[in-house]
Amino acid sequence: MPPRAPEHHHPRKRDLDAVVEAVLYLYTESRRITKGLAGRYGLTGPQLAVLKMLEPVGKLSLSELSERIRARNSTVTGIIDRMQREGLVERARSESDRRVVHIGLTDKGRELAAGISVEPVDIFRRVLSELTPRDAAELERILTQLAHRVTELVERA
Amino acid sequence: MPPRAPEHHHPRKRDLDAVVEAVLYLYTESRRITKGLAGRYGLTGPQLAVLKMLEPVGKLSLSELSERIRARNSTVTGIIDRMQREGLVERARSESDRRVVHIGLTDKGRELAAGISVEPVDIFRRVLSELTPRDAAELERILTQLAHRVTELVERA
DNA sequence: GGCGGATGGTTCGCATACGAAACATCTCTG
DNA sequence: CAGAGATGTTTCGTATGCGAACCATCCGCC
Repeated sequence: MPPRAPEHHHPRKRDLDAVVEAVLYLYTESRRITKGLAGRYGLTGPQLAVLKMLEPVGKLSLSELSERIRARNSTVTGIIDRMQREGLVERARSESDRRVVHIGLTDKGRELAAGISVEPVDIFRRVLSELTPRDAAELERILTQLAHRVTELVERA
Repeated sequence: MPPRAPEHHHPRKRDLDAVVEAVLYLYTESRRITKGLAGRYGLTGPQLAVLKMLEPVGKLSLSELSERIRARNSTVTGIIDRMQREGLVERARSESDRRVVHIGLTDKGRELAAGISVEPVDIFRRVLSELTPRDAAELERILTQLAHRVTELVERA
């Protein structure tokens, strides 16, 4: 018989709900804020994310982009379509691997990116930076632990 | 000259990024899991959320629903349209306020809901419940603090 | 060299998701 | 009680976001 999970006092349901609430709130609010910021430049949230992601490195393959913004290729194809339509990015087939498409900023895209000072998750990060180092470390430790545990459960299933 | 913000030791950027990473990961993963569970019953994530939200209370106005699932009325209208098409819910004008639409479960919807044992955020909650009470309390305290701070910043702007 | 499977992108159909505008109804104020 | 503004819902247009199917290309292996 497999050993049972160690028995310990479970935290109260109220605490758990508060945590779920807070994560949901932080996530949706940060998305809302990013969207608002992007809107001032005629962009959407994901488009701003792509722009700022390309700015330092010049170009990325579509797959690299979708991995970084946590979306599927089929989603990113559409986002790039619209940004290309606006003349912000351009597509170029890779020479070494003809399947790969490199996405790069146009001059217009580079200019626009340079004019926007804030990163997409900036407000989120700003608030986090106001925590004491001890709290930040605690938060990091506990959340990372949670993430690992979720991964375990997912992979088992 | 306005007073400067109080100086304190900022947590390292690496910690912050890890926290942002973890929150994003937890959120997207919990959504993915919910979606998978819902799919086994021919539902989508939000539809399962609505079903389970209506189950204990019987009926809610469309606005109450959209507040609880953190979406706009125009979004929820569509979700309810599709659930109504499937015969899971029904609309009824309120007698006391003719503007209000009450959304209630049909027999079919109630049966389906009863057959699904897990709440939408259940996996999330399950992993949280494995934390020590101390860690859970810490997490709750820090995240709640973050949420309040975000609210402050948002309301000022 | 060639074939079978893996990988990178696109297309398609559908379900969110949002804001703006339209519409009905309610409520407050005078 | 009439008009003005607020509130609840829907409609519309557009942008994600996903999985499945598809095509082109690459890679491993015989």
